Amino acid sequence: MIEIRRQKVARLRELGVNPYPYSFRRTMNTAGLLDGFDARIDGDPVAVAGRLMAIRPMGKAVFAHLQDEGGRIQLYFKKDEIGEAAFAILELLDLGDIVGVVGVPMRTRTGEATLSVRSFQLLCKTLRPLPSVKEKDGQTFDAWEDVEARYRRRYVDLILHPERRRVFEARARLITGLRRYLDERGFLEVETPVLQAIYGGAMARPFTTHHNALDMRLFLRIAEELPLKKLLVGGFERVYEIGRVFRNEGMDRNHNPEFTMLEFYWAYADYRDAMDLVEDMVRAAVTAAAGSNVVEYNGHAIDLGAPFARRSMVELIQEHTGVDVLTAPVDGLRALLIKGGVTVAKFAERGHMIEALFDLAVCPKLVQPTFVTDHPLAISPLAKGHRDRPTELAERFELFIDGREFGNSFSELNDPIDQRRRFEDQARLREAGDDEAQVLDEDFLEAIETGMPPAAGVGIGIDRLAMLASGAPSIRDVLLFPHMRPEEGRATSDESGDA
RNA sequence: GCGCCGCUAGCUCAAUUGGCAGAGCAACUGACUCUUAAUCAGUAGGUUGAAGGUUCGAUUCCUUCGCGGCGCACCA
Repeated sequence: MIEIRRQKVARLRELGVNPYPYSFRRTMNTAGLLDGFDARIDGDPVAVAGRLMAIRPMGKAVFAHLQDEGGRIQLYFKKDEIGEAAFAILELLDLGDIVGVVGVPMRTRTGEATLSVRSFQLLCKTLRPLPSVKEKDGQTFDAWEDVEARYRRRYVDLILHPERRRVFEARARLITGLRRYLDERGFLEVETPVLQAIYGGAMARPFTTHHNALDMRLFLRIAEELPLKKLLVGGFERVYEIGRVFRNEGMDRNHNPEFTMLEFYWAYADYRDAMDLVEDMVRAAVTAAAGSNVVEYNGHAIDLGAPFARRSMVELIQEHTGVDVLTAPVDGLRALLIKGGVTVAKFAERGHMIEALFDLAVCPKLVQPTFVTDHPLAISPLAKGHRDRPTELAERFELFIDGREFGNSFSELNDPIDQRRRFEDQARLREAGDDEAQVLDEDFLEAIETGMPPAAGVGIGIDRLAMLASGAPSIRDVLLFPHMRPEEGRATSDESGDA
């Protein structure tokens, strides 16, 4: 089939037609044309451009549909009107070709808004056919719904399903909303390294890569946290970064190996201040993206307009299981988890078990926006101890919606001696087999030793917010090019690819 | 990583207990100057995801592998 198209390209060139010209001046798009269409009928010719999505030849006349970013319009080509030579070129066009047309607005006998074509120009000859999808009266025939192909060939998905674009527009509005919100409050957007000699700032396994000139292993960042805190040391008081982070873990409808995270750091504030800000910011940004502060998600009406619940983790677990996790014997917690079908790692301490118990018994029930506060200190190595229970709990919160985490925040630990001790605890866990434990970062400690103001820090997963704002059930629906395994037999770059 | 399900023409899907791989659309040729899932006549299109096995014979049964979906685990 591609061979036939190649031959058409050759024939077009023989006819003196450049199948790939440089530009086309259009006077409007289809949306603009259709707006007040009847006033334009039989008026001045207009020029539009787009992709041919339907062609209905009728002998010496051809009807077609042209699709651009704004929508579709029917085209009517008449041999008498465009001439013999142009009609011959028209007959070499295929579904999917991109053309520019000049025509006069008219309505057909059945009333459809149509452009009566006076002249047209081929703007791009396509070699590869589009799936043929037809529709009538809002009913679609042979819809292109292969999910795998949809993600691998997103461009085809976008051509065939222009409405899919709305999700990505909502995502863009969300990010713009977050950015505007922080900018208006004096936060400065910065960019910090993605390639790092040492990774940190979150509990996760990293991707590794290699720097040839330095002949050293590098990691792709798993969080933005540590460099941003160095900026607090340097005197920036309100900074944020919206960027890609990478975690070498499983993929599913909530996880992609690379995802977008917003982190902000706010000097002289604590996690309670951050909670107020996050609540207001998330409400504003999702409302901007979704057009409402109540969003339908996973069968629930999520109300972002109402005040977000604020509950401590310990209190929630007590409420759902009757167990006081701070006083219950560790063996009892372990037994409870095993009974719940959770595999408990050998190195697990009370803190890990509290978190696991929370994930098991409480997390799925948090449908409406809820700030879960005051996590175990042991699982929060970068957070300050809680002012009321400094040896057991951290000043930390996570935002949960529909049973999933959307954000994480703490009163940032700025006591360098305590921070070093926490890193050493993490190192011990790593020895014991916890490969997500954080690595001691001497550079970072040196910065903290130089003095970091008290501050609140927040991390928010943008992709999940985008899912919430657009009603998308899978993270792949809010990523234009979600990560996929390469197709069999399709080449991947080899490791010696130094340029 | 584990479990279940799927993979047939460019697209959407058929194929009886294991018995000649088919249809619609798209494509190609021809007819048709207000059609709209245009219509009509004709043509071509396939290593049935890959490899192996059982069998006279495999799209169908078995094994392994690849890719995907869903669920679980890990995590955001």
